[in-house]
Amino acid sequence: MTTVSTKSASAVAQAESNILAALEEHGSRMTWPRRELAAMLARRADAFSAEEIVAGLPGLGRATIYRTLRLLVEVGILCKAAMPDGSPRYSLDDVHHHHHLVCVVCGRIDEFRHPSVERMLRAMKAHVGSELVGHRLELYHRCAACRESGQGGEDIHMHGTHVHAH
Amino acid sequence: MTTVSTKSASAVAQAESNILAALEEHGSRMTWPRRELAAMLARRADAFSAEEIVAGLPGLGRATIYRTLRLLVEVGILCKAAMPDGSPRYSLDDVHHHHHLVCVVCGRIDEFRHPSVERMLRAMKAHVGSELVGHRLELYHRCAACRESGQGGEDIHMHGTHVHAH
DNA sequence: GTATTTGTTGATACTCAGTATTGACAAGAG
DNA sequence: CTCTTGTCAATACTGAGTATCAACAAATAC
Repeated sequence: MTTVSTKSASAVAQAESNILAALEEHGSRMTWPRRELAAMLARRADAFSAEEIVAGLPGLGRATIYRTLRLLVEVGILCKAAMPDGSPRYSLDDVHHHHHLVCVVCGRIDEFRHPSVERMLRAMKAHVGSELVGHRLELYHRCAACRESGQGGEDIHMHGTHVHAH
Repeated sequence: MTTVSTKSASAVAQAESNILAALEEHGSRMTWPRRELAAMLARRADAFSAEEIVAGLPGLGRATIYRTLRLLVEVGILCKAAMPDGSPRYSLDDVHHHHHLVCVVCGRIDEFRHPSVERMLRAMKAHVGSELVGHRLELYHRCAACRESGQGGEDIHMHGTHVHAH
């Protein structure tokens, strides 16, 4: 999996300062490891696993990277989705409150919002007696690029966690 | 976490033979470890982790248990849901094609079907250009029992994976 | 400018949730 | 009864984290 970023230099700079701003706003200290990580994440256009980042920043400790990723998720600048087998993927968060459209071939994660989801959640809220404290929704598909290149005619890794394919 | 099963003896026997029948139907061999595992699972009324089963059946190898759990998921007699932090929980599958209502306090998993979900999926299918190959939906709540006993006023482990709490 | 406090770091070791490998073994078909 | 092939247990490995803790460094207080 080559790291081909399709981001323009300005988009990268923008993303980086967004991350740093979010940390600052949260009251976190600005340290060298965090700046490194911010720069790294800003450069990536795609979704990634924590271990990819660990491997890509050998100067930083594992714990620091996991801690900081969690922090960024809490702060709302990063989001974490699950692949069909349950393994997590991180991606920079553009829109807040959204759901995930995950390509099972290339792992690309798109965010979306759609009224039908909110409608469904309202209906379920009424249906279950108890208070809902959260939800998780992921839709799995083969993205346009992967469909075109004809890859993954079969499901790649649709075994594992509860996923309905119909 | 004490293993208090609220299942009647007949329900246990029923569940056990369901599991064995599903394996047989699938063309799997009937072995002592599988019978042991089936008996174990049938006894449980609640959701469980794979490691709980490993610990509860010291006579069986880890690999065997993981293999057999996966087999049972494939066969459709067992299902696997994710807790808010992403850790998997298994539970016996009663209704086919359903979604999960997970209690964040006690871990209880209920299955449900609701037309609003199907409606939402149809809408999303139309919305995204590409073919949907699967989905994952989990709703997190505090179940009636946990609300009554007043436990978990705060979210217990809502950190981690992408969960919207609002 | 220095002292202090408190957040942060990185090393190490650990847990949990699996998968890969492999030689031994046993279920069930013939 | 034999043979094939599915299944087993042991072992070792990966990925995804968390726990601990001494060393350190940012922001602040003086």
